[in-house]
Amino acid sequence: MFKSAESCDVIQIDLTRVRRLRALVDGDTVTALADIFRALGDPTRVRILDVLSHGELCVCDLAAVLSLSQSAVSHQLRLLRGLRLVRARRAGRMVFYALDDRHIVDLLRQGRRHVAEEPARAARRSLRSRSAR
Amino acid sequence: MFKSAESCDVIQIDLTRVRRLRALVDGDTVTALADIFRALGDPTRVRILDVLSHGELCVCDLAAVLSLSQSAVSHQLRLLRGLRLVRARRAGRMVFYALDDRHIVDLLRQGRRHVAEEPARAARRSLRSRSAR
DNA sequence: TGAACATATGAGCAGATGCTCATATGTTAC
DNA sequence: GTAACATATGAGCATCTGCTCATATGTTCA
Repeated sequence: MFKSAESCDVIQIDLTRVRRLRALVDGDTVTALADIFRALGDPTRVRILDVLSHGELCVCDLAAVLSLSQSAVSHQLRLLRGLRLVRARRAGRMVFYALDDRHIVDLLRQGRRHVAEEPARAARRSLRSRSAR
Repeated sequence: MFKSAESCDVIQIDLTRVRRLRALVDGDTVTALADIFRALGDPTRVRILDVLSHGELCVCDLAAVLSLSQSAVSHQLRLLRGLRLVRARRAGRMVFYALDDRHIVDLLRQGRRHVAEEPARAARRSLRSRSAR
């Protein structure tokens, strides 16, 4: 069986390699990874997490800081809570939210590094080659 | 002006703090950050990037490895190309894709660390407190 | 040139997402 | 108890997203 039933008629490059790579990524891990990144994949949530990285804040202040409705913030916080990225602490009628994941700050920092470096990369690229469209 | 026009009547905690935090996150940076993370926030793209982190591959093989249609892979690659996360190299009628961002692998690795640690965190949490619902 | 193949892309659709609005829940002070 | 306030949540809606299908583009080979 040198033919494959996949989208293309023939595995072009390396059937062995394809077989090996296929086993690479475990389904649950991928889902979990994508979930975490998707949580960071929204400007509102990035801002929430960024603000919380400077200390806990109640929902009301969070909404004020971000110029968002209380409801919008609350919905987002529920999502982040579900992913255990933030933690809630009740104090009277207020609820204070804080980061609940030391990795998140690192991820944001690393992402920020990438973003900061991006213009430089683009410049290098355009110097190197004119073939980019 | 101790009152605020925001969602809540009064800034509860610390008006100074709210003012300070408000200036924190620059709009463009947040958008760029969210864009990158959103790109990683989909299982298919995580798998694509993971596979490519082991070396370049043509679209056809990529589709075979991931059991996806050629079209689906191509669409996703276009998106990733737009974000400069992957780079295309033509070789005859085939096009080989490779990672074009050294940070991405780091981000994925860090995310993976987080995911791997998550069960342990959940266990600790449930030992510490019964108040979680 | 034309056939075969690899890839790219537009249209369209089903499901996900992020907000608003209304309202429910929980807490404090009276 | 009730009123006032902080937060949570369900419903609804407009937009986004990721796929499929059909087709266009680009390349090789005869």
